[in-house]
Amino acid sequence: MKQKLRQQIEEIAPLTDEEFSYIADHFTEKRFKKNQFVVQEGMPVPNDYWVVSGCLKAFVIDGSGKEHIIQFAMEDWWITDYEAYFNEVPASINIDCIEDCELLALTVENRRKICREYHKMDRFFSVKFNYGYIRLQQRILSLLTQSAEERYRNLIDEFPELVQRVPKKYLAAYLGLSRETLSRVDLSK
Amino acid sequence: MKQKLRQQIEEIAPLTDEEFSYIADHFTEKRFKKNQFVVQEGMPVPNDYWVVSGCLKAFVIDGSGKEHIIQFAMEDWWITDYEAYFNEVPASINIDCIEDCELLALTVENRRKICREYHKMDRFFSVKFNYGYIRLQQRILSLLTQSAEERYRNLIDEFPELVQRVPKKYLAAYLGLSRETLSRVDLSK
DNA sequence: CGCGCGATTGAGTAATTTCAAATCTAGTGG
DNA sequence: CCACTAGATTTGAAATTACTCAATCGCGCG
Repeated sequence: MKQKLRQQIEEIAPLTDEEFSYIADHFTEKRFKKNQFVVQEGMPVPNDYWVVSGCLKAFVIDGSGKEHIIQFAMEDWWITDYEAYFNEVPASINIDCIEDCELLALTVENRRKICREYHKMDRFFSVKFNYGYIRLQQRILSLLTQSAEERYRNLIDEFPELVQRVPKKYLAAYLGLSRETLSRVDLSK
Repeated sequence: MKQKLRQQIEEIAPLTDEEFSYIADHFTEKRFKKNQFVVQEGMPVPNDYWVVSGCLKAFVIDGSGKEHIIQFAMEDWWITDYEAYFNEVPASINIDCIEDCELLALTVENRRKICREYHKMDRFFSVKFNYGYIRLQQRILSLLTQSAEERYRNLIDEFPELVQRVPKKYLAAYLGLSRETLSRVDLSK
């Protein structure tokens, strides 16, 4: 179950068997059912999560009760409320499961520990964060420059599997448009 | 001129005089005139820049010639095309000066060097990046959840000084709305 | 003084939302 | 296996929001 994690880490930082097994011991396996909350607004956020299987969404509910999705996560993705996690303050967002999920959880303490002990892991997380940063920037650009329809087509290009797996209403909440508008996008032309 | 940089670093990682002076030697001072390009699409991006004085914007021009602003930077802020900088590929965005600027430039090699030599600096940059990541997420949320008017008010709250200093058309390009719409926001009520 | 850039205003238009109703679908229990 | 239900999606029509285009205004700088 942790084998794929090794694969991901080794794309950035090769590890010996002992190194990996030591590092892997700092993660704990967690299972969540569909619709279960992994992070809840106002609660502490002890872990960052790596998705073994399943699909989740990070979201907030606005004043008028509408859901807005900050991020999805599927196999191989990381997800948590990073602000709450790193600064050890209560969560300001929610994360729940769109499907049953198996996750590998990493506490901040363990993260700091393995980053201290293995500079490689520090680099691994930095590199990941850089990518994440760039993706967020691209999403901002997409929100600034593209129409509803273009954003949707873009998402289909980028994450075809995600579009298959999650209800369209969630895609709408991610793209920043109403489900009705999403529904009216004619993909055939 | 580098004294304020020391101050910023020490908010996260205290340094001895020698440490700071060594680190500071890895930055070079650069001056740019108003309207001058600091980063240009298609060109290499050798540096990350810390703003000593002045004001800049990172932007792209879309297919129909409209400018969209990814980020502003003023005194104490960092700015570059991070994707191009870290991956040493050509820039995909532009950065130019809204005012005359004094910048401290840091090459990737020097950044890696001081991060290797001082774990503190590594931490400093990580922490900064985390903040940056969280700010981007909040901006996405603001684009998803707020109306033009709310986003503008929000910006005024968050960066009153910026709103004073930069032409409103740039604020519009940052907020994702037309200058006319921005102009019609009645702040008095 | 006059130029040029930025900001404002008005009118018409396009995109998207909202609300309501109808339709479709997958999963459940009988 | 079928009927039923809850959730998801689609469709229509009206309302809203923001955009575009064009004209005007205002002001700082040479």
